[in-house]
Amino acid sequence: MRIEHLVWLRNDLRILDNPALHLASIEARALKEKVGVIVTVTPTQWSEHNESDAKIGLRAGLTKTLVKSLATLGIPSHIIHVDTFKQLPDAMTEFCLEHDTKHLWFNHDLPIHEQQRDQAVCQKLQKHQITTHIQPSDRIVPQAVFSQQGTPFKVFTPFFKRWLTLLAQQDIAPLPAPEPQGTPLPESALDYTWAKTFRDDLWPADQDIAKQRLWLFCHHKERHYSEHRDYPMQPATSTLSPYLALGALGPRQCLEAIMYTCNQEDRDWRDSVWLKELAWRDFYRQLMEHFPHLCMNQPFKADTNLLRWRNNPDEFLAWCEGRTGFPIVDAAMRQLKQTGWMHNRLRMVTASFFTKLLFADWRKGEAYFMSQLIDGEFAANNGGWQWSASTGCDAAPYFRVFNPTRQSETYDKNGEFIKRFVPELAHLDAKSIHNPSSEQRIQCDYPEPIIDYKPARQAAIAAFDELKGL
DNA sequence: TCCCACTTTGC
DNA sequence: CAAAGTGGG
Repeated sequence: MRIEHLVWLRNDLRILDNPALHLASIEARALKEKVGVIVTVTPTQWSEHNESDAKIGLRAGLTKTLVKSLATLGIPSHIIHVDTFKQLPDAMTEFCLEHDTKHLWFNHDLPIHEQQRDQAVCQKLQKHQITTHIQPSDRIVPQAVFSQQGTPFKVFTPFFKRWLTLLAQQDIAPLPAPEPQGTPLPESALDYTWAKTFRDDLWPADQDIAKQRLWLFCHHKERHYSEHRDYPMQPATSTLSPYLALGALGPRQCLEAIMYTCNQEDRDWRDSVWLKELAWRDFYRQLMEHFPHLCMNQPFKADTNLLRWRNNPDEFLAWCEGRTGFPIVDAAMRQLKQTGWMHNRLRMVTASFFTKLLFADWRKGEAYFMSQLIDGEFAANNGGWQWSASTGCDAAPYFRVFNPTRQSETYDKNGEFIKRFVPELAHLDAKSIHNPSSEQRIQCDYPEPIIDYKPARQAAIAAFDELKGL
């Protein structure tokens, strides 16, 4: 079968608001040619990138439902299964030659290995007179957001202001699904042997369900988001991040839902705190685009390379496994391990604990998060870790060390979240659960704190202070 | 997207 | 004397 226009889907596993898919189908229609979709599977590469089983599992599931939806539109799908990005230029070329492909369409992907992959594939295809069409990056504002001086913003707030201005000036309607191309296709047998198990009870692998969740969230919860979002027991956050990371939902679909809801409720959509979170996503993505050393294991602030991280291996393991002796930290780390997801407030608490109190290299924490998160996304994860470690731009000032016990008392007042994930503490009262006495710890078979908060905090601040003197 | 030490207030 | 407020890191 001929596929003159091949759409290569990667982290954009959706039919709606997909620029590459949309434009390819328009072009094919105009030329009376055919569109097809290809998905590439690179397990060895993914494991080098610390992709979690949960995310790979969700990717497989989303691919499956996407393939079905495309088939009803008469658009055929294929899966190429290799080990690493290196093998893709040959594999893609072979596929294109087999299917008389003349054009390859895809949406821009950010991290450096992905960019090198795309360049290598394009170069090889161009040798065979196959044209490549790259669409802009998956952001709400895809174009460059620059300051008056024409430089990228390094601080979020001015970035956000400019971002809102640009947003007001452009057409933000999400792109429609491609038009049907002939009659529906029969189900084809594709290779899903690479799929992994994950909590599909929490995140159904279906872009239509993701879209429903988006609208339900906007309708019922968006208005109260800023008030409740910091409390991990409240079902107040969108929990859409896994779908955004894999592109089953596009950020502009989210914007559309926010605008619609705010309009209905007579609110100004520019004040939406959830929209601000989506702007952070854009912010970290544009940072990575303009400062590529962020993809190369480097901190934004170069002088922080001089910090002597303690990197104690026993402490690292205790943190990963949720047995640090700090109940809120352990509950959070167990939530991550068990569900593939962690509440955002707790990501800040556990990352601050890791980088400041354990004084462990933020890159090790970043990698571990990536290996567990179902919503792991390079730019946001890196940005968040560098924010916590105070090595990033517009990062938390280094002296702002989270006190895990205080955070616990403030955001999990009655210890309900702790009780859910650290059941050995379930019978403790609301006061002592945040920091049980030694006797209580023995009774519960729960460890003593692996670190002494006060001196650890002081040591971390002192280490950063020393940098200033150099 | 904070913490802490210190001061002031209010009973 | 505890709660609430303040300023500096």
